[in-house]
Amino acid sequence: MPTIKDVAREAGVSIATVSYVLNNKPNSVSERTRQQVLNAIDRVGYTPNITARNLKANQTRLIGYAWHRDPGDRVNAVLDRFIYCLAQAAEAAGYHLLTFTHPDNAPTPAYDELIRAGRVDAFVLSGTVINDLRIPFLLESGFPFVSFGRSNPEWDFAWVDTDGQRGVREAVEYLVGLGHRRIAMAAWPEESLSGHYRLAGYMDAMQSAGLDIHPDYIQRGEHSEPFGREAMTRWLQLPKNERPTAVIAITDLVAIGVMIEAERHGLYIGRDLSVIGYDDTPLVQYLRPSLTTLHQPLQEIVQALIVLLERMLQGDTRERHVLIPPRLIVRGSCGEPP
Amino acid sequence: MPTIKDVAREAGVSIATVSYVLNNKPNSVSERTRQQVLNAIDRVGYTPNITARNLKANQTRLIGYAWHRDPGDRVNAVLDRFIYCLAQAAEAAGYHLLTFTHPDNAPTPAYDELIRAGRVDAFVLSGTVINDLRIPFLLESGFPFVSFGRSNPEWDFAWVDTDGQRGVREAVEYLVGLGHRRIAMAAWPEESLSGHYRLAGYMDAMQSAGLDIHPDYIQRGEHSEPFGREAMTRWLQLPKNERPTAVIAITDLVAIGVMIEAERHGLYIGRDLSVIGYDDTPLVQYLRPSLTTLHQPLQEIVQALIVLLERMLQGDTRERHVLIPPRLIVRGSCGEPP
DNA sequence: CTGTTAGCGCTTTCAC
DNA sequence: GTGAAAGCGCTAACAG
Repeated sequence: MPTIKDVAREAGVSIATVSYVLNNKPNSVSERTRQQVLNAIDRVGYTPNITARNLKANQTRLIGYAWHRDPGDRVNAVLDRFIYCLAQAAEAAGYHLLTFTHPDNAPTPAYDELIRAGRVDAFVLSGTVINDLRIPFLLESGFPFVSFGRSNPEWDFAWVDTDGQRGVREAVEYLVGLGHRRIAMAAWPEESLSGHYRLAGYMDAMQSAGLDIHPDYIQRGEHSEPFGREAMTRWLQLPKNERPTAVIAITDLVAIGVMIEAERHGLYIGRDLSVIGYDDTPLVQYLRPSLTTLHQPLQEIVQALIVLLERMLQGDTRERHVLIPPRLIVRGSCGEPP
Repeated sequence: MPTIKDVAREAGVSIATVSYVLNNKPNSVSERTRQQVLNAIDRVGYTPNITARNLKANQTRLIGYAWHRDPGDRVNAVLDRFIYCLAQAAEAAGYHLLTFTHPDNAPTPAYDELIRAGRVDAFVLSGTVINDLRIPFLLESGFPFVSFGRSNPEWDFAWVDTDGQRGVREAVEYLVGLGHRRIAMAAWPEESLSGHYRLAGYMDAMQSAGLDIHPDYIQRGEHSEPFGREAMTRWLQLPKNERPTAVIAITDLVAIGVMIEAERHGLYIGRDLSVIGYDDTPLVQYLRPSLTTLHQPLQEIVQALIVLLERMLQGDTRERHVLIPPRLIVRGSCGEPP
């Protein structure tokens, strides 16, 4: 690989001049020389070595991102799409993603090592939970990071999140608008943060609409298809005039379980039972009926993350929280109540 | 961040000595000094700066990996798991993954830029196709890379692949062993390479078993659930005594389509129709009946890739092709023919 | 405008 | 055994 010296020799100038041209230093080099240098660069096929630049600038233009794998083989279509979008947005801003892994129970050492070695300039977190070990660690280390997802409210850090509360509220309002009054929700366990917000949106909307929340209407379980089936099983055990006519599922996968179980009992989705999912997972538009769901605008989310990150790296410490509302994608799985 | 100078000062030695200790240079520093240095490192909390090391060594310990997104929202569960395994294996070997993206129609500029800037030491390719533009480009540039997946036979490059031919052959043999004689395959379009190998395995095994291949038994389409349904629709149009009693699908997603369509027509999977998928996609074990499928041992694959890569970076140019047989995971979707 | 030079943090040759 | 010093490729302060 040619270096700046080769270019300098080729152009008959000093390496400093080449550097000036490369970095577009204003009024520091004559147009004539500039052209000579540019030509030389072209001739020798030169691209500045990024490692040398980084050493000088004390940066890496690398953003660390730790894979967040769900335990077992549970799918996490959102994060898989998230990281792809993130990679694109990072590149547009002149960064690259450095991905790494860590044991589930001890994430911090991996972060620590990357920081100490100067491997990355910042981190992007995802899959944050309540009492996430990484956050106090990073806050204490003073190392820049932004997070896709909130955590403990007492921790002051930069995050972007989808406004699950608002999303679910709008979903319920949509169902109410269709005439539903008995609306149930398949929710996450209490300790889940996103689960908490989404459920709060459900409560809000039900209350505002003056609707009863039957104690059995809220079922809790994990991000899996069997949980959806279980929840539906419960609801099917209610007396017919108490049974929900519509269901909000905490994720599409759970919605699928709900639909399967309902269909197994002869209910026709979209007519006898309306179902709304969450995530707009790939393929759910191919279900029959296709699934109405809440779409997380990942492009906007990663955009916001990168903006926060760039600000942070420049020491700008303005408003650091961004809530982005999900979009309700209306498809065929909802209709008027029977 | 403390530097080697801080350590040297703290330990009362020269930076050279610190470096010797760091790099375990044998018989170049007395045990006593060694301990002093080690203590000093500990006290100041020093970790060598990786950018400086890299500049000196003219390397990055970074491996470039380009996201391979399927067009549209088609799922590619295998590659999503592949990259995670790859990240782990790379780390175990002292590398990190640098991920990047590129437009579908023009991949090479992104590769070129990373090479020229000295951003990475090597690439790992995946999702290779026939006439893959990246391969001649990288071969010509002389830059190290290994590939998960084969391409044009006339190109001599290092690859690891699953032996789809052998996998499907064994799947057919398994079905034959159960007593099936009318076995169909939902295959990929002719231009697909992996598709070609898998289909070849089907042909091999059918021939060896002396079984007829009804012209309609081979249906071709893409990696999607609708294609599976279409294929099954065709087979259901055959006279009953010509209809396949077993189906091999090119991917699990296609297998799902086959199963859905068959069930829609009152067939009971595992009894009236046996189905085998490919990939062991997350969740297919939860289908009812659970799906018999060919599992790609990703751990072994990435292991082999990293070994090839390390060899290559050391200039070792031994055997560079590894074929790894998939494993047939027997579940509930197959039974004796009706 | 252009060139000389110091220095980013590290490794390694060469003296002692 | 240990240290001085050169140098990896680049940027930028400073001198001219």
